[in-house]
Amino acid sequence: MNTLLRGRPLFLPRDASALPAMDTFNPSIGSCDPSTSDSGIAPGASRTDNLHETDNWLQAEDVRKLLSSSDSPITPYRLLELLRSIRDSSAALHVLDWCRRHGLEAASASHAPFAFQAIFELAARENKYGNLPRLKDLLLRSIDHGYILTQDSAALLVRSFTTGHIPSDALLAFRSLDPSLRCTNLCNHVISALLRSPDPKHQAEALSLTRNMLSPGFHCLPDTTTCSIIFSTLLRRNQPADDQMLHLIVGMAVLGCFPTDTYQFTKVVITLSRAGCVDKAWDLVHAIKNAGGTVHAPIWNALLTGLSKNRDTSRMKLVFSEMEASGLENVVTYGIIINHLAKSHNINLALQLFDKMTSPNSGVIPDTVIFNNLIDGLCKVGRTREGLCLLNHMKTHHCDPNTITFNALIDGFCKIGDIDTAHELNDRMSKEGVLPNIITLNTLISGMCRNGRVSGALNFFHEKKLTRENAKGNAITYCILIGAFLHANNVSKAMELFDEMIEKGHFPDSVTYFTMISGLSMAGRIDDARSMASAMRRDGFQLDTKSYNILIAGFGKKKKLNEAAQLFGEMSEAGIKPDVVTYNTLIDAYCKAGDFPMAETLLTNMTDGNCKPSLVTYGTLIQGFCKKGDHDGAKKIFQSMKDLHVEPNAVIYNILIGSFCSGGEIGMAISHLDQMRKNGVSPNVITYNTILKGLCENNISGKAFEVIDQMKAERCSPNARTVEILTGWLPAIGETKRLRCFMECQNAAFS
DNA sequence: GTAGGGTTAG
Repeated sequence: MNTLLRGRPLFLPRDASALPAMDTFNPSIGSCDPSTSDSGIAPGASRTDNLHETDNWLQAEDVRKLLSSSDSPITPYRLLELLRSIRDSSAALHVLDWCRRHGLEAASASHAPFAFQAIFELAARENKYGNLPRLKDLLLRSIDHGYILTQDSAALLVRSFTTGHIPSDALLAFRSLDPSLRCTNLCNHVISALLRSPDPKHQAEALSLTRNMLSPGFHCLPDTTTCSIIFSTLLRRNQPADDQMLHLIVGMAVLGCFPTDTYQFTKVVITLSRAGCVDKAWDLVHAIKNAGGTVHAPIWNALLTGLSKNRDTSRMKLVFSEMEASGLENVVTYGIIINHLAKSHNINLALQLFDKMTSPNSGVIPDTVIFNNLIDGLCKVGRTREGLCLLNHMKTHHCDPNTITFNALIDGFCKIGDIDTAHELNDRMSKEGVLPNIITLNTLISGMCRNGRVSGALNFFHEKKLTRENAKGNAITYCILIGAFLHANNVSKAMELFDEMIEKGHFPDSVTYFTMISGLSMAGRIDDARSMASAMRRDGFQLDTKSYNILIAGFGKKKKLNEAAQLFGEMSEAGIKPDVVTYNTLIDAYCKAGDFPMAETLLTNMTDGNCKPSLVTYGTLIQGFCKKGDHDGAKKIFQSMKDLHVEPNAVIYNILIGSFCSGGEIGMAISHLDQMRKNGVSPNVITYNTILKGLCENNISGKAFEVIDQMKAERCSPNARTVEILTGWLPAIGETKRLRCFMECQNAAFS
């Protein structure tokens, strides 16, 4: 219910406070207390209804007669009542003008606002939603006369203009009211109307008004409605990360006004997180908590989901501690964190959390989802047997495995190449009354394909298709098989399956098209690939930048530069912007083909196309020049990096060092090793391998021993290549002991 | 919460 102005006294001129005892023109005068008015915004309504029912309307002429013949002075209230009893607002306005002309005290500038209120009321009732043009006209007249609106007039006008979706007029009415007479509810109405307007000026006005409510000493304090208006506005937005609004919400919280609708608050946190603004969601939740507001579990859980998407494990830990401190953590909380840890290869931490959750004093009971996440996490890191143990453990926790549980395990066993166990699980699920679904089928087929059992997979599919009604396969089933046959270079079988797929009514999607195009391209079937690409476009799909990059890289590796260039041209035709990877891939291909002018042209193009060259770009070019033996060309690029203040990384130094080593310039190689250290770039295992190989080839053992010591001192772990270089060199120069010492240190480093 | 394609320098 609209509680605007509820319980507030009418704004009466002082001398009108003594009401006439009798009013012959208005039988309902006794019920004029505005606090009994239902609408709360338009007192006087019931009275006029009454008049209307009894058809007791007066003509303007009658009123004029009554006024001129009255013995007693006309009080402002009496004038208001008389004007109210005229059906038509313009007739009432004429009467008021007449009163002014005749010097009636009740129509003087100080009392006229009260009479005007009656006329506003009449205009507001002139049709279903109020005669808005008339109300606007009356408001302008009132302003012209220099009248101050009564509180009730302002409330009525604001209500009429907001329901009529004219926020600018609602604002005009609001501004015409003396600031000391404004109240929270009226502010809320205006703010809400302005925020619904698409006009940015209205939005700014609303925010400024809300800010006013927060300023010290302002008598209209924000309430939960104000708070709710800002929240729902944020939710209506496509882009919810409005700093000004979030700031206002925090400001309200500081004044002790908190969001009361948990659902709405949760929704804002979710929307902010999805828009990539988890930091803002974090700040909002914490500001409200710190101001003393209650933050319920769903809000924290929404924040946890956002943090998980951002892979922010450390802040997830903080949220969990905060929730624990208030005893708010529930099974969803555990579910989000366990899922996050399991997916980010922290399965041990996930298991620890599971232990905590299932400890006697936890009070939270695991459900099937928790088990599924843990089992999937274990399977994804190859600990499939442990996953199976967990399945057998579910019963003790009164949880039943479902299709997802079995699918995760079947996938796990497929990934470790144990197809037989995967099939056993498939049989077991039927026995335990858990229905296999299309994902179970596809997982098994994919597993068989990956393990080289492509025709077995196809047979399995055909067999299941016949025996099980729900195993007809879908686009993904076909896509898996098509990809497998293409991978096995059986293009005709892949094409056959593609046709069968369409014949069975499964339409290819973007992944299937990509699989076909990529497979056909790599098999050298360029024309087939091209017609597949046209079919794809016809169906409304487009290759994205990543897909183009993959195809271009494939052609590059096959030294088919024309095809790669053609795809690059196709991208711009299709309006797909090449990214840094596209350029790097092409530059690499042209460098490897020895076409340096083209590589440098591409470097220019990318800068012109607003694509900033990356370290990979410079590395590719430097590597290209080095391979060609063009050290000047390499130096030129290296210098241009420095000119652009792009700091070289270890890979760039490694390329240069490697090039100097193979050119026999071991001194230059060593000096670049020193230079990289000086520039704060740590040498890595590849740097050391490169230097050691160079020193070995030039038989400079003294320096090599020094380098080995540096490597140890910097705690740089050697790899198989290091061992290969040193075992092929040190024993031959009588340094077996040094090699043994190095190997022992290496083993110690791994333990 | 589960299935298909997966790009760039040493």
